[in-house]
Amino acid sequence: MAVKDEKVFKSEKEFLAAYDPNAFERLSITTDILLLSVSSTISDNYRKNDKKSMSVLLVKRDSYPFKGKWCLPGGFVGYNEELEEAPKRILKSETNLTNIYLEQLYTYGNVKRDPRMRVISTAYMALVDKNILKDDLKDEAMWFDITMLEDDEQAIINLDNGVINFNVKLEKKLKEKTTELYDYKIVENKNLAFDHAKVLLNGITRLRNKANYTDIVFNMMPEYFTLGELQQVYEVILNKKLLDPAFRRIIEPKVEKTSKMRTGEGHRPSVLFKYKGNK
Amino acid sequence: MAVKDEKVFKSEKEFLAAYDPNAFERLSITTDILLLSVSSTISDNYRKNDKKSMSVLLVKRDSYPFKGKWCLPGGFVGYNEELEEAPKRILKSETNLTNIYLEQLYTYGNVKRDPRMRVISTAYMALVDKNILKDDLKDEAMWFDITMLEDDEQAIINLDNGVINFNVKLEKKLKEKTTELYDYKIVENKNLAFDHAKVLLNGITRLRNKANYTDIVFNMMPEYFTLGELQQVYEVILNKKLLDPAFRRIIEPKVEKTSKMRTGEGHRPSVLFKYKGNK
DNA sequence: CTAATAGTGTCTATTAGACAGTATGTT
DNA sequence: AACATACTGTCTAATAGACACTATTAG
Repeated sequence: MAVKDEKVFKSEKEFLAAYDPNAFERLSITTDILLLSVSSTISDNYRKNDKKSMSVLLVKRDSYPFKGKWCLPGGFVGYNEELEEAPKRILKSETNLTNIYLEQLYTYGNVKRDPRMRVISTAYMALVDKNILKDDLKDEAMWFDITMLEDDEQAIINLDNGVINFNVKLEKKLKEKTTELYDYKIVENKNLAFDHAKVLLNGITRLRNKANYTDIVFNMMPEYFTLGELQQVYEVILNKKLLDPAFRRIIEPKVEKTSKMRTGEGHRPSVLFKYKGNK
Repeated sequence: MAVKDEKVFKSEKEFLAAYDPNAFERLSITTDILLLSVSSTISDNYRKNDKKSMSVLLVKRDSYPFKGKWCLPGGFVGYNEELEEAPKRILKSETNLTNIYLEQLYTYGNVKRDPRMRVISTAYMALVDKNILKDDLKDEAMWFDITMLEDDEQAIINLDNGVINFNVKLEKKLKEKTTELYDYKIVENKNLAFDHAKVLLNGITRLRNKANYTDIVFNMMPEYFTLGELQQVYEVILNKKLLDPAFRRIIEPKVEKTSKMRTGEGHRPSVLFKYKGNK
């Protein structure tokens, strides 16, 4: 143990004074941030609405290991820094954003996940309405559009930033009695550093699931939005078409009609809504 | 950075050879295991079925800090140990069990959560059918029955091992834009060490949610069980009465009827079922 | 026979899915 | 007028909730 012959200490205070924190081999902890948003591609037809897609912020590594590859923004957690403060700090330095939705995703701890040394990383998922960013991204950070094809055996994630386009392929292995239902194995990945493909897959899955039973999606919306836009975001996240009347029935109690309208789109104007909150 | 003037390295291999893992201040990582099960209290009336309740395995601390208090089994993660192997190793040493359901719960990283030093802990939830344990618990480990009362503002967890009985009270604070819906603050806790009350609350909540949309509950069942027993376990986890016909309709595709019966209970015998698996 | 649980039939209420229709702006 | 989307009415299918009933054992 870290202190010899514990029983001689008469109080916790006395014990702590004698405690040697170097008695156990320590390791490094980092955090990675999966910042997701929804981006719009302006249609060439003035009448048509914009196409939406999910997007993720990736940073190009300028040093070893994985030099030249893309990765999630991240960094070391300070010895005196709250675990949750680290992703907030990194997000601020990378995007200049504060007070955005942040949720702990999963802690990745494979011994060999970082070739430098033993590193355990707690990944966070952050959601944002991309349009509040005024393009003040630092470094080599860029938004990539995400398309994910998934079946019972594998998932293929396509990432596209307008210049580079690449696929990441992960195989699903059914797990027995341990941890989650599936274990993912990265089988094809030329451009994503570390195990960040797994983080991406887990995050998208989490967001998709939570979209069904929470109001998480509103964190990716601007203050005012049309129900059509909101439906499009849900469709992109859930990766399926929704029926208008059903969607409006379900979403109606969560939103508040405003007197504002969106006009000038070459078709019937739509009412702008606000998020009302649960219940 | 950890290596001076990175750009001079011509390859990743060369870079790694020069990397100094002590350049960043390191910290300790531990794991805590929330081992949950369901226990039965034999009724004094021979006709009546046993009362069931959820239970958790706690260990009495025999050293500082929190000497004399109860805590979840746990320990340090080795430098060369896979993150998921640590809880498995500790579970085996504590209960002699292997191959039981294990799921990562959450990573707790408050700077002051351990008075000795900075420790980040990844908590795992493990589920087991208590009856396969032949009372070969190590140390001062004991099962405590759990009763949880929860409303919009607080949660009160009662823990009872037949000898000691105590309450833990947590207040809910609504979080804005950050992390999960609620943040919990332990406001009353005389007997549970560290922040383990939070782990307990998060784990019970996770199990309750997952009981509704996964087959997680079967990890707490023996190989053969009656539908009445299964329903009781669901009722204990969900903390509400279920209607027989509805329960049977929903559970029917997941279970397989056997030719075995349970008799001698002072009432109509019941058919024993097995878990069939999903779909 | 009685107490107690096992197990089923069926009605009703609620929710989800589908389709077709009407409404209203811009060019 | 034509296009494109906004928005609504209503039928139907699927699911969940409720209640009442029958079945079967040990003592």
